[in-house]
Amino acid sequence: MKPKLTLKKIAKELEVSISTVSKALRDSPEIGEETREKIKAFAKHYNYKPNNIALSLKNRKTKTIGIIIPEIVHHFFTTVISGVEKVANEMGYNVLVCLSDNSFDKEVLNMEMLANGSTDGFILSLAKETMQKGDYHHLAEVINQGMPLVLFDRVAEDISCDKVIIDDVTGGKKAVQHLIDTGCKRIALISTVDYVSVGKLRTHGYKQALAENNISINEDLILKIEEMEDSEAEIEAFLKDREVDGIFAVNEHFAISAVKTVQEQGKKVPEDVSVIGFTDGELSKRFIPSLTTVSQHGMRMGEESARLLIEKLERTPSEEDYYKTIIVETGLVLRNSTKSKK
Amino acid sequence: MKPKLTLKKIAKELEVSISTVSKALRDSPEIGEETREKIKAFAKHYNYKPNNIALSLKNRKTKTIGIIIPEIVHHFFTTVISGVEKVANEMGYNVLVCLSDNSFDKEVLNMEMLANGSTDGFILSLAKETMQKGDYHHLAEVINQGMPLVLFDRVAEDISCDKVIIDDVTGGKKAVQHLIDTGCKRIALISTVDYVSVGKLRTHGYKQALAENNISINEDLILKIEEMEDSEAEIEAFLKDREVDGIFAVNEHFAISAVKTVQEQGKKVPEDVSVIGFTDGELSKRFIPSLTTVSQHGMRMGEESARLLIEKLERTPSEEDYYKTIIVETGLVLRNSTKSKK
DNA sequence: TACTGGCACGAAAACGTTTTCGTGTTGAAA
DNA sequence: TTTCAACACGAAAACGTTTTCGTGCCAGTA
Repeated sequence: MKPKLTLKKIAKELEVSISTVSKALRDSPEIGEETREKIKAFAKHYNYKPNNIALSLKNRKTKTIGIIIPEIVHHFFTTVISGVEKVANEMGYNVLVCLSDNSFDKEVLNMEMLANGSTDGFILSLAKETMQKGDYHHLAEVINQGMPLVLFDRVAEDISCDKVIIDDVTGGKKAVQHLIDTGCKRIALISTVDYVSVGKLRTHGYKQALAENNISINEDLILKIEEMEDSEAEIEAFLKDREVDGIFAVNEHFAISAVKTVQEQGKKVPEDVSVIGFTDGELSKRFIPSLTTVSQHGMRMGEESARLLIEKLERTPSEEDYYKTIIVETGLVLRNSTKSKK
Repeated sequence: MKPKLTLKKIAKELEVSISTVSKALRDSPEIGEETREKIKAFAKHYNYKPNNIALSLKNRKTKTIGIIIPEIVHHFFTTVISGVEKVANEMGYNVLVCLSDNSFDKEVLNMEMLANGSTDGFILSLAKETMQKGDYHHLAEVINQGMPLVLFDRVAEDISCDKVIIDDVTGGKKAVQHLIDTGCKRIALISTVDYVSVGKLRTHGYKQALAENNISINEDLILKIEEMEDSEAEIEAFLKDREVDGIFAVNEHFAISAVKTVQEQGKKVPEDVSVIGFTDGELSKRFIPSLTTVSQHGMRMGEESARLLIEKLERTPSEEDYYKTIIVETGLVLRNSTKSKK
């Protein structure tokens, strides 16, 4: 086992100064050709690689970006990570992933850990608990310290920073419009509680679509689910005593549960009841029937977030900063849980 | 925007030396009570947090562990990450996630990036391409540099380091045995090409189970798939002209494709054909029919890997090191794609 | 008074870089 | 022969810590 090679060791070995070694390796014209070549050859031969930590300390930048997500066992978030990773790597950055587990405390803790030099900036999607509390002091703090922050998907309105979101309202509207276009009359909505912004917005979209088509909004056809765990049972109970011919669910799981329930009631999807979900995951794609969904393009959201962040990181501080909000368009992926337009 | 507080600034502000501040904050008895309290109060008030990078440089350890996985959009790997994250956080470590995209070059690149001080050790599952090449020089190198390495799931036999694997042979055997126990006679295997170790091992298990039950092995009932992309078509073609009543697939996707194909042929699962998959993912759980699978316990693998790595990291170098291989037991999760034992 | 010891604190090195600023040597021009 | 660039290199500071080793001062003792 050989410990890592450092400039100092090379210097001693070759009987030159540390500065000379450093300059030679960076091809400084200050160093004579002969010495330069000798040093470079030596370094190459023994596979010298500069120590990142030392560089970070010196340059006051780590070339790593931190991403904090509520949970990783969730297809949407993994596609986002994937996108972030991709452009980060292209630009020479590493990615530190932290999980907040949807807990406010863990989110704060994670940010504090990473803010102490581990990371140049943040990409974050808020924990459910954080949104519920509405306490964003930790975000304000890192921004105040001059660390760029990009929020994606679950964002906080009142924090000014770059954001990458989808147009949830339009997404929801598209879905419901499609249900209407394919002949649905009584359309149910299965959503989350309102403090989860996406739930609220998609609900708006739902209502807008109905309104635009002169369908009255029936609050009794709207289900708001708090706990993921109980969702299946809740959906079952909800659908049991309601007569519907279309269902718009704000995520994949709710959609699947809805399909199951409908089928168990002896009805057919999509003939008797059409179902549209949100988030384009494996499940929707491979389920039978495969599910028509509003696709969120997680990969692109990740890419855009990373690009936004890195742009901020590499801008000279003199340039005045302003904040962008990128809206990634949603798409409607037509599959077999809805009827085709006639 | 206020730049980060440092020891130096505190020292200047309070007109003491840097060392005094450092010691006071670490509760050294060397510092007089009065000064100590004053400094601590000041630090607390202005929310001083030591700079991680400086600490890393000084201590020659970063308190972060790097995990490199072939792809993140894969439920198994995300559960592993989840497990790693969990114990890492408990032990005060951060997690740097890198994706190899199943590419040898990216794997090497990632390791080189992280090995230059960014990380204290590695948790790695080999890229498919790496296994195919059988080139593990990059692993040998980091080990040689004294960085602990834990391989999980897709491991290299001839690298000596800690490993966390499942007993793929036994897992495969269990699955096939269950098929046999529930009355299947002609059991097909849908596997990957042999250089993916898990494919090979599960194939062994398949053969062992057959042998132990005195069923002759029919190579014509074994399909080896190279490219994920074409898998669905290949499976369809394979099953078209083969009469089987049981299928063991080495992963979730193959299993799902198999079920679809079988159903399209007008047969019923599990009445006519039973199917068992591998990897306990969302898909298997929520598919209709839900799939009986051999569960891999990704979360536990992640936890064990992290524990193993951190143990090595925190051991004093004097203690002699030896390498462990932890075998995480597989479980058979009975669902609706297989018949029940009579 | 002269020592000794303990207390409270500071100076400096170290981790591995980069970079600014010297400085000694050389060659050529005056 | 002197002078001055140009050249090739080294010393040292800096990034933010921790830690070892002083060191000045004061009280207590002989």
